[in-house]
Amino acid sequence: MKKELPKVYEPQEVEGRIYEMWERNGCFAGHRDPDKKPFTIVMPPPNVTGQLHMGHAMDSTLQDILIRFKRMQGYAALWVPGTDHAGIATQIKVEEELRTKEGLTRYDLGREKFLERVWDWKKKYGGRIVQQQKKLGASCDWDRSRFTMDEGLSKAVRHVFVSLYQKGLIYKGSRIINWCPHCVTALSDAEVEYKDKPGSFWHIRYPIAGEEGRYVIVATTRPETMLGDTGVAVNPNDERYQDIVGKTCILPLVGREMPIVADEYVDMEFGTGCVKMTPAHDPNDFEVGLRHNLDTIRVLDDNGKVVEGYGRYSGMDRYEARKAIVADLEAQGYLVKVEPHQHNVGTCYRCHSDVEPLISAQWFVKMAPLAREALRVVNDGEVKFVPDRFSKTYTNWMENVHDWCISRQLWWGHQIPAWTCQDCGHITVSETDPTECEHCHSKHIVQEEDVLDTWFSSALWPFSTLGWPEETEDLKYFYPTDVLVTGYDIIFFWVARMIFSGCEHTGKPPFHTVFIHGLVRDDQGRKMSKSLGNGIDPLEMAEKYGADALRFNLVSGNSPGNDMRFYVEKCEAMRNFANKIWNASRFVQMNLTVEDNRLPGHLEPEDKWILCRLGEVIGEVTENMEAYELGVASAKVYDFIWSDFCDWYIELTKARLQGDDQQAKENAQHVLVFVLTETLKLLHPFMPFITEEIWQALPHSEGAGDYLMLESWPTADPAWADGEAKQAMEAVMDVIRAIRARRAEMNVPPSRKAHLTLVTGAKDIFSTGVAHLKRLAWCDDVTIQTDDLTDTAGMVCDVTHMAKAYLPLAQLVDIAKEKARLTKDLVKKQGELKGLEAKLSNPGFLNKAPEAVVAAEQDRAEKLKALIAKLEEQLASMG
RNA sequence: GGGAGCAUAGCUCAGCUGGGAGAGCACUUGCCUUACAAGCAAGGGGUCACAGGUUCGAGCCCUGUUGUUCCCACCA
Repeated sequence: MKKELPKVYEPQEVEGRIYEMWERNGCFAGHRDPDKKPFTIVMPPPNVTGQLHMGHAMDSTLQDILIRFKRMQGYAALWVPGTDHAGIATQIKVEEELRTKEGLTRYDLGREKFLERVWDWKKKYGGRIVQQQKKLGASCDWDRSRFTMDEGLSKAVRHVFVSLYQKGLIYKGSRIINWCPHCVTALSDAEVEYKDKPGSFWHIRYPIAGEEGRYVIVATTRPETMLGDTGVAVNPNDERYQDIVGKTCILPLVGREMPIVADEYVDMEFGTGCVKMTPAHDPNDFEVGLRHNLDTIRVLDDNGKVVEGYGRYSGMDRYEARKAIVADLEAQGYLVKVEPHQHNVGTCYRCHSDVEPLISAQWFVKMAPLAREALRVVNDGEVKFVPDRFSKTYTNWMENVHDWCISRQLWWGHQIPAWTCQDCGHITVSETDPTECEHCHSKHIVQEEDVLDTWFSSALWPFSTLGWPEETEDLKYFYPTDVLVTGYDIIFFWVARMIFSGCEHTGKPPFHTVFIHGLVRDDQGRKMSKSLGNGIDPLEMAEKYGADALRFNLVSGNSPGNDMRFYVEKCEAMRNFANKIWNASRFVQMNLTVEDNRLPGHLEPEDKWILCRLGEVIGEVTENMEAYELGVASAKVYDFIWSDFCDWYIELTKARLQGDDQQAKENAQHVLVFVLTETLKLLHPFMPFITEEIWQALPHSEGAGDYLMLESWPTADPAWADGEAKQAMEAVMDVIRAIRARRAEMNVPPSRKAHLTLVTGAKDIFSTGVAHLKRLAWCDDVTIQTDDLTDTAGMVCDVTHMAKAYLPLAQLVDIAKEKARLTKDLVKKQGELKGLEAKLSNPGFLNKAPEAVVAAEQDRAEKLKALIAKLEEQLASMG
């Protein structure tokens, strides 16, 4: 006998030890194996300075379940971990620390010194999230851990940049972009979140030039931008304004004379039908401005303050300026009215400041040519989304995608590999740092200050982590990867960009399946967030209830693509489940004298039943796992373990285990160990620690390895699929249940044995079932009578027969209660029969329903009739 | 404005290709029955949002309505 399992399962004691054992023995390594098929997942890299939150925990759990499942199925499974440099997020963090601890800004330090600080920070905290992932049992190949700013990955970034530039797919241009005045950088469209905010709608008079007393009224939600107005637009079909098109008007407060133009863009119905044009600070106005040659005058600087040259407004913050301008307009009689107005405002996805659209020179990726292939692979099914509806989200976005602004005015990130010649102005783009201008050979070249969008490097993650652009063996073997697991919130940021990048640079989509999950919310359905303080720390949960319980909670609540609510109580329930398995295993182990787990030659009905169920569960769970229905799969394993194995099978074996027949004893042990072992395998992807710990203490069959996590996924033996045995056993269980119910109803405690006369045709079955009846239904003196009413197979034992069987019990209680119950039962059954007969006399049903269904229903009707007759007879006999 | 999801027990949600309404938690009752009180047994509780339709048969398929959540676009 192997070592004894302690009485209560203590995850804290087990998990670290088990993980260390796996890691030390190289269980996580993804080896190239020509005899195996690869199965690869690349982990969405979390922020290097981040802390593991519940979203990560779910993401990582789902991936770990998949990878452990595939590993056991015999794939060469590789899960590549890593971290992301997370440009803005990380830089902000370090800047904050710098400010609070030393009162310095990054400018005080200068670029080089500041970057040193960030690298220090990375060194200090970069391993934190990795340690946290390990605590949850993540079976990543840690030796292949990558960081988006590693040398190799940076090389890939440069390679891609140069390649796209040479293909003309990257360009630099002055465009209207989204600017975050707080983060002081450009943002891509995807990085802007729109939120409804209450605001005002100001109606302002703009005098028409040269026509004293005449004016147009424009309506705006952003009066401060009027400083940059260079025109007024009306709809060409708007009869109200026909005569003023082509004239000019005077910009109040500034005095600028500017044209009134006609453009289809203007909605006649909205506001006054008259729109002020601020091409430098509004994307639509910018477009109109282009069509009508309006000037673009930028009036807000990078920090969102009014630029020089606007008197007292200069230097004011945009909100201050708004107040001042409105006040002045009102004082000077230009303000007509103010209306409250709900307004959809773009905000920065990092700091949630209002985004300021402005014109700026930035680098862009031309999306149209890249989108074509990215759309095709999804439309042709080369890349599938789970659930499928997200492919629509994806294609919608991809069809309407704008060019991607990739430059960021940050220091932390991949500096753009472009050098501008101070002499001739030519831009040299190169993978290696050039020493001179490629055009005029001048040495006076200066590299772009800006860095690339973080997502630019993340987009290459599935292949850059495998060594690309080198043609490595890993790349050849593991790429394209298989499944990408991520939340729906980063489909645009990341998934879409990986797909077009993979297609463009490797000629293949980077994975064939995108498995989308939802957000983990709090128990009230709110997003977990720092500001609300409603976040639940996954590590705390893992510490308290065990990583297995946390994982099981996260997966059992997961239905693909849908958010889930996190309940601490559910962790508790899952902890209880872990303990249940633990104790079931203890039971098996403490009754164990055999040292292998082969199935015995002779099987009792209950053995056949549990094997039949095991086979079913193996089949269903495998199917569910392959269809990414992990929540369903986990529920089936849970039910099997608790309801079938523990509640019934273990109880059913006790008669043999505690009996005198040595052979029967050993047989029961064999089946117990066998079923438990197979079940542990099914459960392992979900609860890796406890299953491994138990497995280690059990005897193994020949050919078993050293670790459960490397064992083969179970397969069902067709011989187990004994439907007859299963049905028979279920009949026995039904009888036991029925007797228990009767006893409970009559308040007969288990300590009081009952006399039972069982009337059934299933004599052969019940001769084996008698021991169970005695044990599980606390009945002594079980007498079996045959009764012609039951069918020949004798598989189904109607509860009516039990009623007769309980007569000795019934005498213990008040007869009226018994009668009431029987009457209730009778009425119910009669109703059921009526409905059934209607169905059976329905010609449509008889003609069209499958024969088996009809037969089953007829069978049911017959049984019901017999049952009703019995009930009636009993009621009559009771007077 | 466009698109998507959701509506099933008191709560949170399963219910996969249409064929006798489920789980966990909560609740009631009885049990420390030699694996487990983090447990066992029994039980109460549901017009499957509403209205039509298809079908022999609908929680499931179709149409519409209502409520709700989310994504995208956006009228200054």
